Amino acid sequence: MRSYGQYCAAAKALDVIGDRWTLLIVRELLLRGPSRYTDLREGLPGIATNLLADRLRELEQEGLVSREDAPPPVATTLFSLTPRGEELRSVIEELVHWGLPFMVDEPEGEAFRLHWLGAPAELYLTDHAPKRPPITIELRTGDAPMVIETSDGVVRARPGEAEHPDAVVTGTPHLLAGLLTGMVELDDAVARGLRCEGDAEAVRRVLPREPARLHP
Amino acid sequence: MRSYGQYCAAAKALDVIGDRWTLLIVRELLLRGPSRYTDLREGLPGIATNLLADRLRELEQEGLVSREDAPPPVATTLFSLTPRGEELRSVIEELVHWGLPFMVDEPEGEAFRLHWLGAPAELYLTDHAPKRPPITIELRTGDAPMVIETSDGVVRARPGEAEHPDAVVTGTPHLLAGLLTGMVELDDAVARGLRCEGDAEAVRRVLPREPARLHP
DNA sequence: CAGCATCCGCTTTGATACTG
DNA sequence: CAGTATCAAAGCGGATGCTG
Repeated sequence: MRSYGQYCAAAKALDVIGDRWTLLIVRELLLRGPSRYTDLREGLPGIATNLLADRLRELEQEGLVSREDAPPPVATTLFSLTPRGEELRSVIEELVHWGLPFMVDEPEGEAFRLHWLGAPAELYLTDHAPKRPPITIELRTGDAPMVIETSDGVVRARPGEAEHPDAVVTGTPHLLAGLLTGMVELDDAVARGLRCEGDAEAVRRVLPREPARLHP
Repeated sequence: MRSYGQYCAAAKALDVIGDRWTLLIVRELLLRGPSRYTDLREGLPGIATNLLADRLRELEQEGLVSREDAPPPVATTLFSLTPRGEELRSVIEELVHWGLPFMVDEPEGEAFRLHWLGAPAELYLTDHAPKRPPITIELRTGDAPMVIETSDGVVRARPGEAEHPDAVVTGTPHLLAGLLTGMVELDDAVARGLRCEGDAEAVRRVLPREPARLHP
């Protein structure tokens, strides 16, 4: 990207991460952890493959991403965030927070990947009973599943499936988004077609007690 | 801007504010308050005038900026942020915070406007004696001056000059940036060429007690 | 002068095809 | 799997011109 040429912290930040697709690549790496090129592409529907390659190279040069060849069993290249790249988490969080109102409209013809909801999940869910044994919830849409877990009172989200989930929640992207941000209550969501199998109380234990304020 | 077409809060946010220059225009409006077209251009060195016009129109359509014709004494158009636009403050703050390490290098051939330091100032300065009478500090570089004021223990920054400042601090952009972020102590800065006229204790009262952590 | 609109060359992006 | 290569389309930068 062409530099703004301004001695200003915001402009300098945008010099590095202001390019199209760059922050979404960071989002992927934040949500997925170390990832293969193909998985990144899968999580970035719409990106041209040459652009992904370009951006990864730039991010590597800026010291935000590192590339390592995984050892034999996997034998592939893994891209991951450096500590400096990890520091972009709060930028992404603010972006997600600001962009939340746009999730109120039902998606029309938009791409969706379930693990994208990991960002709002970690932002808005809290363990309301941190001293009780940890719980695991699996979310499903039809897409690859994702898991929400508590540990030490902290709620973590990751792509993948759970071994022995306390609950399995299945629904449309819109319903799941509404649920995780507290904009829709569990009962309402179920009434509108959400399926919640297993321990509903485990789900309630982490759901927001009031809707994510649209805005602080 | 072309939409990413992803049902994800971050992507949707970037659909709106991800265009080149857009966030810097928001920065200007946050730091200056309601502004004339010409003042915005002055604060955005490097922008092409047609782009500024385009972006302002887009921002208006998205409901982040409003345009009003100021009454006779001024008789010009004023652009300001709507509440929804104001909500981007935290996004800019995180961007400034993340971009701060880039300010450590002395600027070379980069444009500078003193009021840009208003963002780090409000982020890192605090009134360490909120119960004592409020103070006013004027900053100067050669550029248009800016003012840092305390009121109710909150530190505010704005472009302009002060009526009866408790102190006037003059120095290079690099020195002032170092000072406001706590990366350089007042004494060191003075030793390196900063001029501090008036009540140095007033300045110390708001300066960070420890350097802005590069990163939390 | 403030607030744009137009034109034009250059750069970036997007879509698709192809390769070690 | 992890990319290059190619080429058209869109976006941007810079200059300049117009209008109230």
